[in-house]
Amino acid sequence: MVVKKGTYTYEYPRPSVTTDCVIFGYDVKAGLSILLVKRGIEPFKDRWALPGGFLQMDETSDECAMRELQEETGLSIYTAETTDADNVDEYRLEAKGISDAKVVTSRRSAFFEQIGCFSDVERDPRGRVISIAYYALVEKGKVEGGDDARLASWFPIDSVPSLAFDHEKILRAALSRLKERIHFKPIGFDLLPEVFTLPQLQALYESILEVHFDRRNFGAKMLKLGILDEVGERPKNAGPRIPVNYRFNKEKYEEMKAKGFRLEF
Amino acid sequence: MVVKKGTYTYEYPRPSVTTDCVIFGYDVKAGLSILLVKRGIEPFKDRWALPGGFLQMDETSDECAMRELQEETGLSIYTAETTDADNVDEYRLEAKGISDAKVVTSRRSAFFEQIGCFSDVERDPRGRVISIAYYALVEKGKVEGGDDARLASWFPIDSVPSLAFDHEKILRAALSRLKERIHFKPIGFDLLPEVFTLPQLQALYESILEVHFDRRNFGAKMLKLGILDEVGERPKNAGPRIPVNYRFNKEKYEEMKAKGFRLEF
DNA sequence: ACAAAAGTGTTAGGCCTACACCCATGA
DNA sequence: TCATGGGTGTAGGCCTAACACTTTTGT
Repeated sequence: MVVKKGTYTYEYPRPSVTTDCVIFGYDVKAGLSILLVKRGIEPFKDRWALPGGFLQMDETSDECAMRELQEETGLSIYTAETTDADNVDEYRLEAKGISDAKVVTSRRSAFFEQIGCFSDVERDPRGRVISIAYYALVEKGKVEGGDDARLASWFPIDSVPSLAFDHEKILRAALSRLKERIHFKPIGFDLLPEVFTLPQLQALYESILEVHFDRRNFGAKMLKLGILDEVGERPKNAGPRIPVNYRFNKEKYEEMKAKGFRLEF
Repeated sequence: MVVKKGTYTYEYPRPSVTTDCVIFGYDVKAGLSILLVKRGIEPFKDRWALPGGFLQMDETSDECAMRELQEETGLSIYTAETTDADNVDEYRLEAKGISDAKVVTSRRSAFFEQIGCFSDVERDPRGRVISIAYYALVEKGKVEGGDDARLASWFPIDSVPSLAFDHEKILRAALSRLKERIHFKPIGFDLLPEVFTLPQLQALYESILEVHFDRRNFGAKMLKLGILDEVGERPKNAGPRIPVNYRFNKEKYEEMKAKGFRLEF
């Protein structure tokens, strides 16, 4: 179906429907960050906003948000299955290479979840527009600025500028959901490079949850879960002392999840 | 704003937007149940469905779902604040009496939360219709059948008939969300009469979570939370041996919640 | 008196938390 | 050699889960 500007007539008024996506990234320097785009047109011209766009008639809201995510991050994505707000509340987007041969990056998936509908009557000055909000966790290193004409930039979560529409409200909801989720799902790994160290992982958790953990306790708990594999390589950014490297073992996690599993902090 | 059938023209096609609400109730005999309405018109005429309706241009999706809930349950409701999918993920609807003098029932609030948007392209045969789904917890005793012309009926959660649209999918999501929430919020009390016994409360938890608890451990844990007040009265359905009665102390709960509080099972 | 349901306490194991010292590296 | 940051183990308290008998009531 092609979106064609034209004349569409209905017996009852209908709202426009958009999706907006809070794209989270993380690195040690900036901490938890989000990807924003600068609006090129009115309303809120030149204000920063969450990436988003209008729902097409032939796509689900999931697909719409994924499309936007793909446009902003430059990642090519294919959908594993459709879920909406189904009980399968986890959504993995596997990257699809332009050609199979070109795909050499190790991990190409992102966590993706619907937050919900934001529908304040006055949230968009253009008229009645409701938005289905999503959040995604991406590996920041793989997404250095969008590749389309729009200006896109990462902002540390504590230095987010004033946002367009009700996007600050959406952001608060996304943060709230992220904090909630990370208690139960090992989604933090989606924000890190495939190989990481325990201190990095701990800093990530501390950045998201805004708390401090004891090094020994954090490490012990993580390793006890049995979902981390030690990796022989060394990280490029060796500190004063070189820490041990780990890799998230998704298979072991899926096994454990099947027989009831809770990850709490 | 009055909804008027007429001619509404837009430059781009727009979906219709509805809300649907999974209304949960509970009693000892039937266990966890939901309120369904029998559709009087096509599509899915004579099939059971979740109560729902179209979003009006002057109301948020929260207000729309509340309006439907009110129509089905006969409860008059006022909104405490608007939340959408905000981080204030809890929503309390306080009943508003026709006149203050008439309000003699003790507890008049219900738990109410948005689940999310369901937007499968083919979910409604009438065309592109997306639905914002909600669930609500009500005291079943106060809602014995809708009072409008539509046929409304309670169904135990394990005897739900085949539903219209994608409502079975929405129901699965609602159950999943309910199970998740009850781990952290004492929302179960919204499903019980104001005065209840520990065995009743335990049966409720067991019905929702589909597990079995040891009586002694369950009681000890509940009482240790300090959010239950012992009450001298007797419940109407006293068993062979008369159990102790309790009342949920919302004030104590709010206090504890403020200083970090987790309710786990 | 018997059946059905409710009340009650203890113990063992696991998990959480708090805490201090040593070692490797780079400056 | 000094500062930085990483690795490591233990002990106490709390929570959890498992477990049986007695009491009350209605039939």
